[in-house]
Amino acid sequence: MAAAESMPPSVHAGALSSAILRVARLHRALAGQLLREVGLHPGQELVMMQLWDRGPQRQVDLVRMLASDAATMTRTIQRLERAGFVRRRVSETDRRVTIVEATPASMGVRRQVDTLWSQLEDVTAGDLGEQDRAEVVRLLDRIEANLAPAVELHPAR
Amino acid sequence: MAAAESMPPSVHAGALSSAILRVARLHRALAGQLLREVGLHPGQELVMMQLWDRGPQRQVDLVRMLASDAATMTRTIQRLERAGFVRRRVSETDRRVTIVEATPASMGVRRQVDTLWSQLEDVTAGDLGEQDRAEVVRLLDRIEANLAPAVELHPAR
DNA sequence: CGTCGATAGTTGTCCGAACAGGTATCGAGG
DNA sequence: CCTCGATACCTGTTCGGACAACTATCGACG
Repeated sequence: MAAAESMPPSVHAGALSSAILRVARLHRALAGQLLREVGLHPGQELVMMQLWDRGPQRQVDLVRMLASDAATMTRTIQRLERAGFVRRRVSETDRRVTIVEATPASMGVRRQVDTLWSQLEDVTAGDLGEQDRAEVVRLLDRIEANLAPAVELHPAR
Repeated sequence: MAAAESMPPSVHAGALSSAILRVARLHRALAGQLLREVGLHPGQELVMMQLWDRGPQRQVDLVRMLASDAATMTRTIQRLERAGFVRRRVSETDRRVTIVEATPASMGVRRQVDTLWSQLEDVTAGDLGEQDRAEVVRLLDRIEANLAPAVELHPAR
């Protein structure tokens, strides 16, 4: 490519990386718009889905399941609690651990979140056929596998 | 699939969406680790690369180029200025606009950022061959095209 | 029983991202 | 010239996300 050599390095670098950035931002933006109607913020719905699916759980399990951060989870749970989506209690067998559970009130939005999440999936996939759809997921999984070992894991994450 | 029907809806929903979330987070995390050595935070490097490649620019052009937010850009630029990577001056022909330019000092890290960015790209692509690489980018571009019209654009964005 | 390392959570801080609201400036039309 | 809408930018606030530092508790080991 003769043209590329005359261009500054930054311009043509990272076609894959920048595609990931753009898609991720749009995806999150759309999630945010859909979640807004339910009163949740992007990220919170993942916690709720975990709790709805698997029942009451230790906070640390949520952290591991969502590959999140202990500090982030603390505050996310605090906000969900303030909003009435979640209840917390200290474990009786181990007073270090906090058990988190979805409130009965939260069950009212469960269906909406499921619907919303599948809308998100549909819009994202859009005109992609069955094969392309499976192909992206497959390739993204490989990319995930490439990135995972390269990312330094931090304590309590 | 008989098994899927007995599972709660949330569990198997959004294979594509969750793949995007996971990849995006790992990608950003790795970018953050690499950028740390240079003293930049994820997102800031994009601004710097724009400035390095295209020279001094109006703040609003940076916003459009990076598909960002005016408010976010304001503060990102403020931080880059405090860190000495960037200089700002008011346009003489239009006193509403701020011209942003990379400082000479910032040129010292340009090569590092370019290197770092291509490392990021390499790790992300990992073992993917030429074809797979092109295929992901192609598919991600289509996903971007699917998402873009669905996202409500906000004023000054 | 007492020490000590590991574990679970919390808080402080800083960052990008987004929304709401506000100010200064510009420019076109009356 | 003056008004008025558009434009460019800033500030306040709230999120998720990440790192650092801290507390409380547990449990194994001497």
